[in-house]
Amino acid sequence: MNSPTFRNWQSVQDEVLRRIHAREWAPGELIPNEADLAQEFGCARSTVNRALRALAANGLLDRRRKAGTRVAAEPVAKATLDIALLRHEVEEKGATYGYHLIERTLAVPPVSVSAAMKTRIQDALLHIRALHLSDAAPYAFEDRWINIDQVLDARAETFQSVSANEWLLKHAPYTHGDIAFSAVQATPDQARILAVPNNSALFAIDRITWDDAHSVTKVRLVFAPGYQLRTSV
Amino acid sequence: MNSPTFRNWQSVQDEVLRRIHAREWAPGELIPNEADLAQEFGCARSTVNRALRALAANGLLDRRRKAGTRVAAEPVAKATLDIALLRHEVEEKGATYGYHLIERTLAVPPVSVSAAMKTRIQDALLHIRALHLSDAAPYAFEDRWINIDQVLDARAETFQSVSANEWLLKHAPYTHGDIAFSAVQATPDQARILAVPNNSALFAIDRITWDDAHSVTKVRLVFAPGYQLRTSV
DNA sequence: AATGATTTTATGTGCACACATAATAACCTG
DNA sequence: CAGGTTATTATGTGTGCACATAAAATCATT
Repeated sequence: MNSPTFRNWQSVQDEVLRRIHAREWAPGELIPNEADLAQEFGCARSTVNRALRALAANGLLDRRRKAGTRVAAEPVAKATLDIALLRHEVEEKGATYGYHLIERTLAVPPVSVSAAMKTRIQDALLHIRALHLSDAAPYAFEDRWINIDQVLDARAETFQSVSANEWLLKHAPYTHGDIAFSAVQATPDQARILAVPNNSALFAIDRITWDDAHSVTKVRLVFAPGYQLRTSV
Repeated sequence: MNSPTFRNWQSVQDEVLRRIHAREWAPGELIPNEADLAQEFGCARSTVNRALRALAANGLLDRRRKAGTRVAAEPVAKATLDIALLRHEVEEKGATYGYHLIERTLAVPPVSVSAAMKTRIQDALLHIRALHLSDAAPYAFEDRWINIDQVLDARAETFQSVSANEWLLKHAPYTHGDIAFSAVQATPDQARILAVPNNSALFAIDRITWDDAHSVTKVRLVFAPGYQLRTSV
C-alpha cells in the first residue's frame, strides 16, 4: 500500500497535487491528517506540513486547526505579479530603455491627490511627469506626486537622468503599497505625450506607497497601447 | 546587546523588516548569517530560516547558498492577486449577482484561438458567450472556448443557470494557467452587450488554463468601465 | 599564471520531539 | 434538554540536531 516513499517536501507536494488534479481528493473534501500522510509517505510530519502549507499558500487547500485540511472547493487562483522597474521591463524584452523628464514642479496638488495621500490640502508636493521609452517609442507615461516631507532628499534631485520610478526605490523606504489596475481613455494630454489617438484605451497602474501611516508617493502609469501585464497560476 | 529575544518567526520577520526599512541593512547589503542572527535573537536557526525564507519569497531578500543573504537591491514588488469567481467578486461588494447566457455553440474556432490553445485547427470547440451582472447592470462579458476533448462533461452542460466560469472550476482540473491583463477598445459587439459607447476603454483579462500540455479553456473577460483590479504589496 | 581539485561555509532541508492553539466533540449539571 | 465546562484532536510552531548542496575560497598541479 505504501507508495515508493517520498523523501522531500516537494515530492510530497507533487503527490498531493496529483491527487487533487486526479480528483482522488475532490474539491471540498477532507484529506487525511498530517500524521497519517506522514506515515503513508514514509516521512516526518513536518515534511508533510511544509508541503501542505505551501499548497495552502497557493490557495489549493484550506486548512483549519482541528477541523483538518480540505481541498479548496472554489480555489481562488492566486496570481503573483512582479511589479518591476520600467527600465527592467523594457530591457527584459531586449529593447533599449529611454527616459525623458517632462516636468518637475513643486505644487499644491488637486484635492483628490492630497486626499488619497492623506496630506494637508495646502501642502505642496513634488510633481513629476515623465515619459519612459522602449526603443525610442513611447512606452509609459508617469504622473507622480512625491511627499517631500517623507522623502527629504527628493528636493535636491532633478530627476533629469534617473527616473523617479528608479530613484525612489533606492531612497524612499516604504512599508506597504496599494495598487490598482484599470483601463482608461487617453486624455488629450496623455494622447499627445504617448503619440496615440485621443480616447485610446490605455492600461493604467495606480499606486500609492506608504511608510507606516505616511504616504510616500502616488503615481499613475499609463502605458502605450498593446501593453499587457502577464502572469501565471 | 541582545534585543528582548524573539520567540517566534513572525517577530523575527518583523524585526528584519524593521531593519530593512530603517536602512540599518541597506539595499544590496549582506546581512548576518542565520546562525549569528539566531544567536542574537535568542532563537533556533530554523526559526530565523523560516523568517528569512518568507521575506525572500516576498522579494525583499536575495538568498544564495554559501553567498549568504542580502537585502534586495531593487526589490521587485510581488503583488498577489486573487482571481476569484466573478460571482464572488460581485457579492463581495454587496451587490446582487446575475448571469445571462448569450450563446452556446459547438464551432471551429478562429485560427488565433486554436493556435493559442494548441488544438488542431479543424477541431470544434465549445463556444460560450455570457454576461455577468452586478445589480442587474452589465459587469463583465465572458467570451470563452472550451476544449471538449479535455472537459468531456461540458458537452452535456447547458450553462444556462451556472456560468462556465463557475462550472469549470468544479469540473475541469487544471495544472496551470496563463493570465494577461490589458486595456482594449470595446468592439461594437462588446459595446452593445455591455451597453457602453463604441470604443470605450475596457479592462480585459485573458486566460488560458492547461492540464499538463493540453489546453482546457481560453477565456476573455471584458469588464464594464470603472472596473479596477486591486491589490497591495 | 592558468587550470583543476579540494576545502570551507551558508543556506536548504529532513527528523524527532515538544508544546501552543483553535475548534470540535463529549461530557456534565441544573 | 439547554447551556456551559472539559477533553480531544489537528494544525501551528519552536528546538536541536543531522546531513545535503551549492558556491565561493583555497590550495595544488602543471
